[in-house]
Amino acid sequence: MENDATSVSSEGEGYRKIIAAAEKLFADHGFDAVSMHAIATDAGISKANIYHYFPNKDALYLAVLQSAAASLRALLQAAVDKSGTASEALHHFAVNHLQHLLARPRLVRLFLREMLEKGEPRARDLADAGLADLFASLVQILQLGQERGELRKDFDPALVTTMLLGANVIFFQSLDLLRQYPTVTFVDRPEEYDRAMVEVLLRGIRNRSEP
Amino acid sequence: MENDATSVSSEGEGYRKIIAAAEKLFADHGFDAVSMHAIATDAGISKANIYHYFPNKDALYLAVLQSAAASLRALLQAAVDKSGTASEALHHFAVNHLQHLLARPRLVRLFLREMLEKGEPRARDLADAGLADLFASLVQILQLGQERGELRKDFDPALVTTMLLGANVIFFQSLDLLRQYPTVTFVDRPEEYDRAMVEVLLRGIRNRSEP
DNA sequence: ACCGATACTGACTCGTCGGTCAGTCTAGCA
DNA sequence: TGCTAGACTGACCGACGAGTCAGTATCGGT
Repeated sequence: MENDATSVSSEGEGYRKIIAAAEKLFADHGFDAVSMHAIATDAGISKANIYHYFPNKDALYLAVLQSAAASLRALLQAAVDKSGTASEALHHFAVNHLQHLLARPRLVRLFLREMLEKGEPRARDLADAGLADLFASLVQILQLGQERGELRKDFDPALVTTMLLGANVIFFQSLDLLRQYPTVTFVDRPEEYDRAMVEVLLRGIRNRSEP
Repeated sequence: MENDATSVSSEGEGYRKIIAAAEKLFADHGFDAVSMHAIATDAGISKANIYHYFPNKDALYLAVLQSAAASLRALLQAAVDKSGTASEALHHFAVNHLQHLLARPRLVRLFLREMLEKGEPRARDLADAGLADLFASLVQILQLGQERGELRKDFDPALVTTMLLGANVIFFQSLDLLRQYPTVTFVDRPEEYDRAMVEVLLRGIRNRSEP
């Protein structure tokens, strides 16, 4: 045996092709809508070969989630930069974060899908683990800004963190939808969206000093 | 024939039981994970009977979405109250909106699921139609506030609308997740969350006059 | 009492699904 | 050259999926 779906280490050619195909299909259509045959075909191998690497469909799915979680986590964590003022850090993060979401839509959809699943926690913890760090980092940035006197002290950092992440996720999730609203001008210009979004947010939480 | 899945009118006992069961199961597990047999069992009827009302599984799904869209739309539209100041209207809406989301989690998940579907637009337009009204109403509230001088004129109403809806949706969507973060105190207190959220937002967009 | 239409069912077809298996092909090594 | 281990395959299996069908129960109108 080569891999029991709990290790996340380096693997051969076939293994990678399977993961890649599975990631694509699972993200686009969901677990139940994707057959092992479809994955095999997309990967250019035989269905039976998948079972050489993974004991069953669930294990494959889990492996995909794990691999996705790892790369997403690294990607997003890289957007955190605690240097400079809280305002700068927030803006910098927001733009980078959204950029990463838009660059890896499949990975993101994979986890958004997972969040909607009821009953089976499947691999909820995976998504959580990655997000927890991110969340904590942002909260920290805000707290620092509060201690420094740059930001007001009467707001909950976790709340604003939720708002900022939420604003980005909703933008990502509703792109197609927003595109149809005539009053919406910021689609196709995510940096512009984030600039304005952070501006509103900052005006709401910054201590009154500069105009 | 009784219904061709495009009319949304009053129907008999069996029809309602089928829709109810299907709505529950589809929302909890997704289209592909739910079998017609499961729906029939849950509704307490025979599988074949479903085909008396609906030509196939897709039609049933569509009917469920339609029914859900109708009630969600009515529910959410009722949260819009354009009287009073823009600040009041926004706060009032936010609280009511989130309350409705939390009260009808299945309907909401049904549409969030739909939004993640790639390729097949299935019934995307349905979700859209309902949301478009809502979106327009909020934008209108904000614009009115701008004209009255209550709100600043240098922000995009559509942006703030997105932020507000996004904040609520993300709260709804990430409840379980947020619950695990020790720094988050506002879970289980949605009104508190919305109060603080709208406060931040308003401070960001209100004209400086009152403290 | 009878009729027609609607509500409903159990038993079936048939395709596809996840998963297995017996065996081939290839590469490294003795 | 021969042996072995891992990579890989086509053919197959039982289970279960959507959808069909022939027929029965129910009921309002005549």
